[in-house]
Amino acid sequence: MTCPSALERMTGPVQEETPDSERKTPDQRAKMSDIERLRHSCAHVLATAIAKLWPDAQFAAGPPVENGFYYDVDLAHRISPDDFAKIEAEMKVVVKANQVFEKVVVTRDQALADAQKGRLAALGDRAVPSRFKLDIVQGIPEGESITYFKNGEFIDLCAGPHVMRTGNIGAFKLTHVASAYYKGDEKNPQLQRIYGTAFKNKTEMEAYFTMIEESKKRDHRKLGAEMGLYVMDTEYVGPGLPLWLPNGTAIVEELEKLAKETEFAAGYVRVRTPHIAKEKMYKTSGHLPYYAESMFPPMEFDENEKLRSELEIKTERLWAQVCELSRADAKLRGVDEENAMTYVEKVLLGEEAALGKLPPRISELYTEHRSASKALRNLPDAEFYFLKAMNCPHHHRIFAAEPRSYRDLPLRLAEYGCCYRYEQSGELLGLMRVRSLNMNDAHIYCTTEQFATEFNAVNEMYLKYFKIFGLEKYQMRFSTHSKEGLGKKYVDEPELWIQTETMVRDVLKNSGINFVEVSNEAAFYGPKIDVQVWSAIGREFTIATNQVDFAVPKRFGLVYKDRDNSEKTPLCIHRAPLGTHERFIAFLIEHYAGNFPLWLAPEQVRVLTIGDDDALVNYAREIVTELRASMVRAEGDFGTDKINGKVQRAEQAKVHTMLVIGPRDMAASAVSIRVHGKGNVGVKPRAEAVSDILAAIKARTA
RNA sequence: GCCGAAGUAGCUCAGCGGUAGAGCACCGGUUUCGUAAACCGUAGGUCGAGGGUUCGAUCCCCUCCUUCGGCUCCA
Repeated sequence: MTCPSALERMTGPVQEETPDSERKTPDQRAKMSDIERLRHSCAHVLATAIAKLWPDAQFAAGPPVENGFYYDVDLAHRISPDDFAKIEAEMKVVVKANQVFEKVVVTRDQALADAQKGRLAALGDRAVPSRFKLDIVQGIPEGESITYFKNGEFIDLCAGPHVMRTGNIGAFKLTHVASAYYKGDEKNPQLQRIYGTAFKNKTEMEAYFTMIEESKKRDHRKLGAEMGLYVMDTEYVGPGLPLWLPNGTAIVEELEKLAKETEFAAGYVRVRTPHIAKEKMYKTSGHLPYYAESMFPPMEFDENEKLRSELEIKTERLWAQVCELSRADAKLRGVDEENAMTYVEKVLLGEEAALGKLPPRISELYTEHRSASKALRNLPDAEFYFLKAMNCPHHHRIFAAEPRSYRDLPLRLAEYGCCYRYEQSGELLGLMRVRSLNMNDAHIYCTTEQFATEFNAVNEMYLKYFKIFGLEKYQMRFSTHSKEGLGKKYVDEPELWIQTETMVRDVLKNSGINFVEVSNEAAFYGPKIDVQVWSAIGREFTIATNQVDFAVPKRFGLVYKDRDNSEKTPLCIHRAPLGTHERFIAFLIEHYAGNFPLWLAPEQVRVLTIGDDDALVNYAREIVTELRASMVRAEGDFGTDKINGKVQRAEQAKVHTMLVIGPRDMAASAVSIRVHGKGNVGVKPRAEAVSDILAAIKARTA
């Protein structure tokens, strides 16, 4: 289904990932690709070098990762990139020595004893135990074999696998150093994580670093600023809240147009919902307990604020008066001070007959107090409103707004809903991670029988989009639940989980879509698919998500009337093929290096005049007007600059098509066409040039 | 949120205890040029914010904000 990208050819097929905090099973280890094996081995070489330079280093984990490897180390010396040359030199010695990676099977007791002696992840015995290794040994399940890998004097607790010899590592380089918690838990000590990468040979490594350089040039934050797509006004608007400038908005609206056309053809209907909703919405949906901290704090909204405070003051005042008078009355009746209130309350509350005994003024005040506090109690509570972090609950309420029949299904509600998520400050990253986001969202309500067709149609839509954007490599990550998470991370519906996961798996298998299955990463309400794509330079992006929801419609009590007159809860498919505008455009900027195809280019056409002669400018202006009348984003540059200057400015602004107009063109009713990055492509009659442009935009061709 | 680094004109950067600098862009002129920069000039800054040290702070110290590199998280 997919062509291997340059990166894939370099790094081998993408593997299922396992979070650091979880151990890889022996089964997963067996699947380790050649390049991962090599990188894992290089991590050992790194540790060998560090152990030589700083013998007191304590090592934790050193796995291969997507583009390389790392080793986590606890060390008093703070390793900085300045140390890399020194470490790499030691690593080179190890690689040159061509040491054998020798696998040694040991008993648990032996491993524990060695860890105590500080012998693990070290070149010899040490005064202090290898404390992380000790912890890891203790975590290995009974019955699983415990192995070391030994290269030279360096012994590491490791399940492998490794390459045969250190000399098999053809090229390596340390890249950066970061911090990480042991086992990814912030309660654990913080370690230094030293990253590096390794390849079979130097050529492959150079290709990799070329790609990294290229991705820096294509960084959406850099290009987004240069091209005037968006700005972050952190001072007045806030971090993670992008302002879309006219150029960026043009792209946003083209994507919306694409989605609207595609969805309309596929039988979706459009809806619009507010940006906020009451607390009840998210209590009902079940999002609040799971996601409260990543939602913006609620706004308290009290319609009766004034009345409430008046009543509060009034009840307090009345009660104070009642108390005062009652004490005086009790005293009069000879009840001692200590029991005065008890006495009065008893009379007031219970003994009706005794009412008459009290001075009428107290009864009166008491009655007044009672009615005021009743009024206070009866005031509706203040409401809490949340900014919506997702559109689904609003759509569920649209489903609930009318009685639904099985004839209405599937019902496909689509909206470019603007959501707000309080992403942690350290998470914000240009447009990739933001706090306000526009989702290409839709919710499909369907019956169990309709599910496979609907789910498949959604996947087909993804593929259609991939084609438009020229994405050759993609992968669907099918995330399922875990039994242990039921009732915690996941709604406690074991049968529905199995049932929906089976349905999704069957659809994926039958359609031949490229997917991998990952357990324990589902949404809380059902299995999901994360859509990964690879940009033109081979970087991976997770752009979209597609989820099954068998839980939340039930929580909202959504039902449709089936053929047999029974009420049934629909299944819901959440889908957003273009993800969020923000992330998708960030991806497109890198993918196209800012050189957008005509239909997406913020400025599609710029008409440049050679000179500023009146007749010429009029002719050029006519062309701009004609194009704009057909919704082409065309501008004119009619100034006094030399044509070279105008061309350069247009090229730098990445204007897709430049129409250069000089006296010769005007005389022939023609235009001279120049395409961004391609140079002068020749002269055409004006009418033909215009119709070509319109046709290319309509076809959304590159 | 956590660890580390950085914030000087719209952009790219220089300066680093003693009056704040350049190029490009902007603006005003001049130039009339056939496909990646014609020329001249004006203007532009609380040197991220607040506090401290100092005779004097863009520079040194502290706090905060934001950004960047990671970690954690991602409905």
